[in-house]
Amino acid sequence: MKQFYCGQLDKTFVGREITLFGWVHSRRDHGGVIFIDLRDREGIVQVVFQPEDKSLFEKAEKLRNEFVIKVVGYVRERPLGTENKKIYTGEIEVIVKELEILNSCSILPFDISEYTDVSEELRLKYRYLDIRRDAVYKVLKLRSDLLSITRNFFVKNGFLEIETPMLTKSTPEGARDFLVPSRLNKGTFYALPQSPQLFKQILMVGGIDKYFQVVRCFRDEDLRADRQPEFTQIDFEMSFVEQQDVMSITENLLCDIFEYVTGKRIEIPFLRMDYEEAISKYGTDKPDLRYGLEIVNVTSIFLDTQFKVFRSIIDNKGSINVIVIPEGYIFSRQQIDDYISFVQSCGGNGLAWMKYKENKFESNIVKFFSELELNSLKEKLKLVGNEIIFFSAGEHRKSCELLGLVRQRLAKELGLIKDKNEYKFLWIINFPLFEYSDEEKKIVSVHHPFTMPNYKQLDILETKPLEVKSCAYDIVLNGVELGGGSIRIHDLQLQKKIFSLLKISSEDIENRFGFLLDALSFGAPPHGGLAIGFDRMVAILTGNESIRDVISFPKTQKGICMLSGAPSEVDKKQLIELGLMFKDKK
RNA sequence: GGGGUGGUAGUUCAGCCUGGCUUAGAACGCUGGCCUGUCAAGCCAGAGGUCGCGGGUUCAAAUCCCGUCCACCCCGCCA
Repeated sequence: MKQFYCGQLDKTFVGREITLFGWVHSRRDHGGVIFIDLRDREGIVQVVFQPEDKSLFEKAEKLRNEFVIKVVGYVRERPLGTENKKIYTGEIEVIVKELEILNSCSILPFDISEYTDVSEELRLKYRYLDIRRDAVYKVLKLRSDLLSITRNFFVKNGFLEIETPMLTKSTPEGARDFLVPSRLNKGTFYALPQSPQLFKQILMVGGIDKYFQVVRCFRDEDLRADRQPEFTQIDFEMSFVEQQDVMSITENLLCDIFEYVTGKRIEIPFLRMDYEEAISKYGTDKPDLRYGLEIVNVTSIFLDTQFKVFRSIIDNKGSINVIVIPEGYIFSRQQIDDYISFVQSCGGNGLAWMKYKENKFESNIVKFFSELELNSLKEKLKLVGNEIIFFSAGEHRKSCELLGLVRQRLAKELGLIKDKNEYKFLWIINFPLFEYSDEEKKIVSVHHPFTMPNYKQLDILETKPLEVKSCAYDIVLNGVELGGGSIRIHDLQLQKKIFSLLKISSEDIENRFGFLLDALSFGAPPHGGLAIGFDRMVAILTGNESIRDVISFPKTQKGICMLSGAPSEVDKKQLIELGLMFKDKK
């Protein structure tokens, strides 16, 4: 059995005989003396082979990168002047007495040393080699530590960790489900959970009171840097709570987690921002507050404008919004054009723009505006000179969202995020309960249909549903939606009313949510909760752009596991057993 | 479904725009040799390529054009 990690040896071991196991990280064969950097997950230590013992030395000459070896030797201080300050164990070395080669290693498909970047594709195919790299190991270690902190936090606060089913019922509202055919009930399917939403609510009805779970969730949608088909959530739910209580528990949990990583307590409570404000100022419901570049609504300036493009937008009750690139950034015409086509690739019509320089506006559209309009613009935007103004005109939310994307891209390209270790948390609150879906031609839930409407607006639920706010809240960090939750509906009649507003047929309600409605009828307590996207959080904490970097075996953009080759075709026999294929008639 | 970037020794890349100066290079890695204090060891020698795949243009294609596959980023989608 392994006694010590190579990377943990220091001067206190000097003089001791020791047995080490590890991988050959690098070898430096000087002919008369051979140095091996022996590595395990905690680091490297230099082991030395001297020529006196001829058979030992000959064996050592055969060592190559990533051979797995066992060495027995004694620890000594390195001779004066040969210490290596770059590594933790650099003051000592191990003089080897015995060597056992436990396994050899094929020629590596890529260099494991930290000095070269290797394509992600290759790293994932040979993920086990990638995981030997210190940077990858450290992420997995941190992830493990944070899970442990999370569990401690909840247990300490009286929560029970309860597992909910992985084989469960499809709820085709929302994301696409992964389906699993049932062999015992041919023609029927389980769904893998998109979240344990209904089960955790039912646990509340079961009187559990405080539940949490570190849980894998599944969504069959297109992948992104921050989206994998399976991902991990820190999910929790509490009974007899208000929105404030759930937010406070979340803040305390994040405090523990961030203190562990950064050594500093983050400030709580976090900033709260209305959904409407986030959209209007930042063009997104997950604004990054590490930089300014706020969107400004300038519609009022152009109410009487003669510029046809703006005129028709205003007549159609749209709004005109701008984002100002402050002085001090050189911006070519080509760059401006790039932004215009960027907006077009995001589904917009483009951007109007102006340069403000030496008290004058310059651009192809300046001539359409009156002196008054331009002066008001100058005043409203507090222009001092050498700014560039991007205009987006259209339906208010769409126009802001496009500028939101512009804002994000500007921040990246202008390098506005200077401190990598800055964490700007905020809560987004007062989401609308419903929104109108053009695609489905009806109102749909913004959050999910179990979200409690704002108590004060219950009277207009049926008359003006689109004006009703919800008791939902999202936790946002540095432009990333870390998680979200809500107070849930615990009243059967209210839940039924919501379903009917969503135009879900009573048959569908019964089939899909009947068990929840039953539960609500049997003394369901008021309750609410939240779920945190664990992968996203770890990605932020480790400075990674993609959650693939913090998942042990992630999938590619097409949902393929480069290591195992999943998904793959299955035996005909399996399909026949599942009733998905019939035996050939002979 | 749409827009974009990339694909050249084992690896990371250069060459491509402007076709022929190429027998397609470099570095690292690999193999062999030398070397007793290195630590991304050094020195010498060597092996290693269907330029993602398929078609086209051309006297001539890694280089230009079309299609396709894979990876990545973004939009749609993700209650």
